[in-house]
Amino acid sequence: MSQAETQGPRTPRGERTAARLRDAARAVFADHGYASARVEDIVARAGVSHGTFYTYYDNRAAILDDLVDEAAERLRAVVDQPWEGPDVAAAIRSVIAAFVDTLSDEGDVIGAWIEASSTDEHFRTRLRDVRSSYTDQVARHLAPALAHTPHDPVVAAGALVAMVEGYTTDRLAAGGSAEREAAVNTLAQLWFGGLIRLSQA
Amino acid sequence: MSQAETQGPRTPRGERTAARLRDAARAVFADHGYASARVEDIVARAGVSHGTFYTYYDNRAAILDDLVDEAAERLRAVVDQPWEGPDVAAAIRSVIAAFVDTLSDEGDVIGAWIEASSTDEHFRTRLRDVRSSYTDQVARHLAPALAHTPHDPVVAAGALVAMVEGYTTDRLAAGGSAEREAAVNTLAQLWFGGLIRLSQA
Amino acid sequence: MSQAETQGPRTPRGERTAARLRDAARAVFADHGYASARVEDIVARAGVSHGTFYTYYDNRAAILDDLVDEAAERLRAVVDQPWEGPDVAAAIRSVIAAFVDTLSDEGDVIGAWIEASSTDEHFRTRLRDVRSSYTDQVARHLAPALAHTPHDPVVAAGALVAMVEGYTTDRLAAGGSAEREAAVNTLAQLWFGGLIRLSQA
Amino acid sequence: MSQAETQGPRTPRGERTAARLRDAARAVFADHGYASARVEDIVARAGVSHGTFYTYYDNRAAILDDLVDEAAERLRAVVDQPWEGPDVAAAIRSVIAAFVDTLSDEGDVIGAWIEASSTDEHFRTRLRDVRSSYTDQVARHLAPALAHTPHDPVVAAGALVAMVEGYTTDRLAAGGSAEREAAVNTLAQLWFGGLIRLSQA
DNA sequence: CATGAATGAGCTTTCATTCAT
DNA sequence: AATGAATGAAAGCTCATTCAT
Repeated sequence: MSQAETQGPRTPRGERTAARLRDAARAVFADHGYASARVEDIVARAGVSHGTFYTYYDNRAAILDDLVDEAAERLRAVVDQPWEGPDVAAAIRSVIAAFVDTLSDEGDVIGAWIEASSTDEHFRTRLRDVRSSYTDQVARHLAPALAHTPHDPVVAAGALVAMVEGYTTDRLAAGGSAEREAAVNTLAQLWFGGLIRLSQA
Repeated sequence: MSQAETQGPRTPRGERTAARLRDAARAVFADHGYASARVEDIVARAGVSHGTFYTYYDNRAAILDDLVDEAAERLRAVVDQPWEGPDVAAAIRSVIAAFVDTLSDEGDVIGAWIEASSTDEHFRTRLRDVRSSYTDQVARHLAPALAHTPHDPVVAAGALVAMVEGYTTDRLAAGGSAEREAAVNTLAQLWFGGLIRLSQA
Repeated sequence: MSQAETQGPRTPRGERTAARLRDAARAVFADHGYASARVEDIVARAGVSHGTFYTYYDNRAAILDDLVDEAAERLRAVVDQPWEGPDVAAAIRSVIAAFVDTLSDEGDVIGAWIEASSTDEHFRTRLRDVRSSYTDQVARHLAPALAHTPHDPVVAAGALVAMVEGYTTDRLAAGGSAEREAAVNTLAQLWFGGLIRLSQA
Repeated sequence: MSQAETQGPRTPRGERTAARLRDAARAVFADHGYASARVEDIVARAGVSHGTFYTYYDNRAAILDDLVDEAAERLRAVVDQPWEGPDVAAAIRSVIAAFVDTLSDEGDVIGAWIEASSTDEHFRTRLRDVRSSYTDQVARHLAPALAHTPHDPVVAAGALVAMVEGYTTDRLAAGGSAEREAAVNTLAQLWFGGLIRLSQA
């Protein structure tokens, strides 16, 4: 999708410019969303000319794609971290906390990504892929406990992940760290309590 | 936002045309999302001319607004239905089932609505209002059980609602009724189990 | 090539506008050539807005294509007219005169066409097709006389046609009808004399 | 038009770079024509950077101008060669052969030149000048034979030159040397036969 | 009511050319 | 000499909206 003819930057100066463009794009997507973000907004914010944008990116989608790379990488890292430990509840809480933090950090990019996915097949596919990759990972952790129940680990994992994702993205948008602390606790307890219930049925 | 100058249809024939436009808009939003939906796509699908659209709606946002009215009404109705009863688990399950059904039915409109909300203040406000209206309703039901715990009923309600909403919208998109049955069961158990846990801490 | 999504005009008014655009395009191509002709030049000359152009044509190539249709049709008609008659020299002269007239009339379009063919495969193909279609027709008339000579009728036809085409297009550009009269006479004699010579070798 | 400020290359290395650019330009003009040839295409093919182009040429037109210098020089040389001799037919054939060869060799440049002439006054003038220079030269050779006929030597020369030019440029494009041999013979006979005819009328 | 032609602002993208290194 | 980053002036094209019929 991204660089068709466009070459990446070849000098440190170029790399700096590209980074400025990415930062600007992130800010613009946060302000206007993806669909309404104009290349002109991005270059104005980055303080470069219109043409410079196209030196580094083929179009608006290409720069979002670069930002999505980074967000996807961070999300994957969260779920790949170790879960096990003597205290299962503490482990769950720790993963949820990391997930909430990453979703908050990358919230602007993820919002643009989701928005783009409703129009652009490429982003739709990437979203589906990333989501199922971490949902599947969670499902693998859940599987043993749900082995003898009617509950599908993939459904359970999807629901629990959706809870954290949805709460963070849509409800937690603006809020201090105290609020975040409390939310993580509640989410962790809901997750844990839900799992206990599932494993008993 | 909607009908500013444009008068609603005055004749049965007019009402039929307006309905055809709404149906077409719903289908087009489903296919392309809101941002990429062109008025031309809608009129082509409705089989009317370009100008006719503006006989009934002031602009593209106005027709989405009409569709959103309907979806919001149905969502509100779901949470307004009675929760109490001898069997709390069954009551929860029933509300979740109704919520899942409505979200599925109105998925296309809700998707467009969410998309529009990232750009358009009006839809952002409506989304926040509707969401907090049913989240608050749920929170009121949860409050007694959480009275002596550190958990905020609004946070808990937000998380549980996000779970159902996110799972239905993003994961359940395509699937048969068997899948839906199972999902509703799992969601209900997670919800119930989570609440038990919260009320104990 | 032409209308992809663009619908043709559906009303007399629309047809008039499309015709105005074609006339304007013809004039603009004459002034600036094809490569430098801007859609803006065309619409300014036609007295319509920018958007109107795209109501009728997908792009600059599409309107040239329409003009080429007409020119190609006229050229084909010239060579399809009867050649035989009691006086061969008079018949040749008559065809050459018609060819010169048509090439002069359509000179602007043909110039744009040739120019476009150096860049655009579509116009290159059309040019080759039209040229070989009338060269082949001429070759068929020449064949009997060259049957027992080493000369290929297609080569001879190509050369004679090139003479008329090249002389008219590149040399006769500006000139009165007296000049044209004399030129046609000279061309006809060259053609006739050349053929006599070929048929003897 | 060409080197306004830009100084020509001063070192052997510079000369090699300029030559590489000219070769690349010739190839790019052959592939895309003049209007669509981008400086970037040329430098990419020459294996130098974008900026280097402007070390040697002021702009895109300047490099074509250099190539045109060479082609014009060669064309002039063809018609300046001696025509007279005991065998007029053989002399004509020899000049035509040389003309065909040169036009074939320089076909790509001439194509770009003609294309540029439809937009750029400078190239239009050069084309007219070169063409009339060799047409006039041919006309001088024809004049004695046409002295007492109604035929204008300039018209006759223009037609005969157009025949060779047009046939070579547009029809002979791709073809082996056998084909070229035959074509030259036919062209020479047409030319010769045409002249005999003219001188008799 | 309905039609479809017309408008024009808005945004994207390209590319010749300049300039700092 | 050479490099490649940066510029910015063009165009091209789209599409919501208005208007004459």
